[in-house]
Order: sequence, then structure tokens, then C-alpha cells
Amino acid sequence: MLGVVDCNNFFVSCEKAFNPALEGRAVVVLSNNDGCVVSRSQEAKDMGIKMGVPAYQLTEQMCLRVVSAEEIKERKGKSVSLGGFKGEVVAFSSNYRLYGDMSRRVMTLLQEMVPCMEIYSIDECFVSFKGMSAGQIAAKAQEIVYKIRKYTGIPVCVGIAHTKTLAKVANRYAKKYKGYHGWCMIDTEEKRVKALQQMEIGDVWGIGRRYAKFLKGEGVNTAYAFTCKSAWWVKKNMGVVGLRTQMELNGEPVAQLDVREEKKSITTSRSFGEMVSTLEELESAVSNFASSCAAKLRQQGSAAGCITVYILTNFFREDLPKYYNSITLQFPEATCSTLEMVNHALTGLKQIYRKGYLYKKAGVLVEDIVPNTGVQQNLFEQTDTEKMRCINAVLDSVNARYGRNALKIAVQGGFGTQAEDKWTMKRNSLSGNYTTDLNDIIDIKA
DNA sequence: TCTGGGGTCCTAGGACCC
DNA sequence: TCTGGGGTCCTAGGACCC
Repeated sequence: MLGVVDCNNFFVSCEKAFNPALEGRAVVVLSNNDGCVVSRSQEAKDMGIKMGVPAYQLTEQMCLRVVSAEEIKERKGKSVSLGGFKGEVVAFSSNYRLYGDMSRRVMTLLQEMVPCMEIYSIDECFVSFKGMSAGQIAAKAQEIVYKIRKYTGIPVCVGIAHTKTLAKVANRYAKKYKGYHGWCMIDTEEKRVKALQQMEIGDVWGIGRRYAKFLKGEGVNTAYAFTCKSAWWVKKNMGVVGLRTQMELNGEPVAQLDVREEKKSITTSRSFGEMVSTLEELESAVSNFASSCAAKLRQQGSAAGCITVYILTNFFREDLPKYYNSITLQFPEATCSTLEMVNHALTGLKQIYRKGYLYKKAGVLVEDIVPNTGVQQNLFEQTDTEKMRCINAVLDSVNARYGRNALKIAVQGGFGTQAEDKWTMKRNSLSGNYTTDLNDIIDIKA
């Protein structure tokens, strides 16, 4: 048996953990540049706020008043009339430093409780219950829910079954019904069939929008109906990926616990706070992204064989000319050096940059990732790799001590120049770094 | 009417996940 | 006015080999 542990409304729960005034309120966390809703409290879901809606639509289309946490605090518990609004929602800018650290705390706790686990995303983890009886698993699930809530303030749900896909089904029921107290186990054929009969096909892990639409068109509306289709039909219409999903729903394990440490590709990209047009502005952005990719590579002990740079205009704007281009450059030798990454990224940028467009987003992607220790040497390569290694070591140690980007290369900017203000993102309602910055530690009146 | 059979490698694009 | 960021895996098709 295996389980999937999933944090409830993770980003919102992180904000709530440090701000009791949010209890009982509709709360959302927005994506970068305060763009879209990416996390919602139960109250916000109940108000009909959908995942991924643009923030401005909360007011314009849903007629909700969007307030910041500061405004709530200033009211000091006094009630305020809604005016013409239909409701009120508290919005936060996304604070990834906080969420990343809270995630690390949750995963560390989990690690102490289970023999083997796979961190699947910032808020989700598959765990192994190998060799445990049903009774032991139930006790372990309760321990997980209790301890994580108690030690971090984050509510989690546990789904348990024979396969990952069924565990995800179980997790859904654990979330949906309060009576389960945060955990649900599918361990009999009867439970499996019943769970799948009540599950809409589009809610199955691995069935996205496209396939859900296709399947409904074929009269397959529930997860159970999907398991009744022939394997041949599924393979023909949905490929081996669809077939695997079907097998997993039938209780045949296909997906194993994946404990791989290294990523196969790493990317850093941002939409800009304001659109930019000059090469200098893009150079500042792209060099920051490349430098971030290099740091991420070194963190996982890897080197990359190639680097891709891309730039694009705002494709939501019908009134402006559109442009997208990308370029991939090969490194002579796989590398994780900041200087080399930035150098190549800027070379690529110059080749794809066109004057006369308003750019909205840029990104850097590194691939062909190999362990840093096993880099294939290039006979004709002239770079002094030892010198680069030293520079990077200094870069990392200074930044570990004094904060990210405390030491950087000049082209990255950040000296209060105009080129930089424009592309850096808007985050108007950012919460504090309660767990990673001494200045932001919360005050408690005892 | 009919046009071989068996491979490898690479890339772009699509589907999915959170 | 305003629309995120970071991943994985598979497939089809093209170019090439004998």
C-alpha cells in the first residue's frame, strides 16, 4: 500500500498559519505580478472563485471587494459594510520563500514518520506503507495528519490505496468528507468500485481537460465507466499514458515511487511587471534568470549541456504586434557556472531580440543535465574550469550568508536603474518571511 | 491493385501534473 | 490597464543507416 499526503489549500494555509485574523474569511493567494488566483481558502471556493481566474475579474465580474491583510488588521475587528459588493476576499501576493520553507518543514516531518517517500510537488508527497497491516496504516495516517497540523499549522489529507492513481482518488474523498478526519483508505474491491462510480472522469489524476472532453463525448462520464472500456480502445485513443491510468484505477500498480533527486530540466522565467522594449532591459532580466538556473544546478550537484532563451510579447493584447522566439545553445562542456550561463544566455538573446516590440515575458531553460562529477571533458575547450569553480564557490557562499543575489554580476542590474524596475514583478500584498527572516518574526502577546 | 523490412536518433509539439 | 511558473513524459514525423 502507498499513500499520498496533500496539504489543503497550501499557500493560503501558510498565510493563515501566521495570521489568525484570516480564520473564517475568504482568502486567496495570487500568482506573480498579482495576476491570477492560485490558491483559495474553503470560504473562497464556496463563493465560487475558480482556480486560475485573473485577479481583476474578482471585482469586475464577481463584484467582490478585494482587500489586503493590512486593511483587515487596521479594522481591529470592527465590522465594515459591504457597500455595493457581494462579498469580500483577502488577497495575498505569492510569497514563495515562505511557502518553500513551510513545505520543507512538512516534508522533514513526514520523513521522520515513513520509511520511504517521493516529494511530488511543493505541497504533495507520496509515501510508502510497505509491510504494514491495515490497522498500522490507519494509525500512521492519523499520526501524519495530527503531527503536521500540530507542528506546522498546515492541515493535510492522506489518501491510501494500492496504486498512486487510486491513492489520489482516496485523497479526494478524505478532503471532501469531514467524517474521514483527513484520511481515507481504499483497500477493498467494494470501496474501489464505489469510489470510482462517484468520481467524475475529469477529476481523475492523469485525465486533463482534453481527454475529459473527449471521454464525455464518448459517453464515459465517471472513473468507473472509464475502467469498463477495453484496454485496446484506451490505448488507441489515449496512448500508453491513458492505458496506465486505466490500469492504475483497476488496481494494477504501474507508477512506482520515484525517488529521483535530480531534475532533468530547470527553468527560470517571469512575466514582467511592465512591458519592456530595449535590449538592455531584457539583458538585465535574462542574466538574472540564467544566473538563477546556474545556482539551482549547483544546488542539486548537476551541470547542463545546453541552454535555451526565449522572449515573448503579451499575447493577450490583440492591439499590439506579437512576437515569440527562442534559441538553444550548446555548451562546449556541460557546465553550472554562472558566468558561462549568463554569457551564453546573452549571446542567444542578442540573436533573437527584435526592435519595435513590447516584451512581456522572458525565460531561460537548461537541459541535458548530468551529474557535475561526471562531466565529459572537451578536448578543445579553453575555459579555465578550475577558476570558474572557485568563482562559483565564492558566489554561493557569499549569497548563502548574506542573501540571494547579495553578490552578482553587473549585467544583472539592481542598482536602482530604470532598466530594472520595469521588469521586476509587482507584489503589492506580500506577507512577511516569518520563518526565514529575523526581522519578520511574528510578535505574540502572551 | 500491386511499391521491402528493420532500425536509430532527433525535434517539435502536445498532453498532463502541481 | 490587469491573465503565473515549473516540471514530466510521450508521439509523430523527418532524416538517416543497412
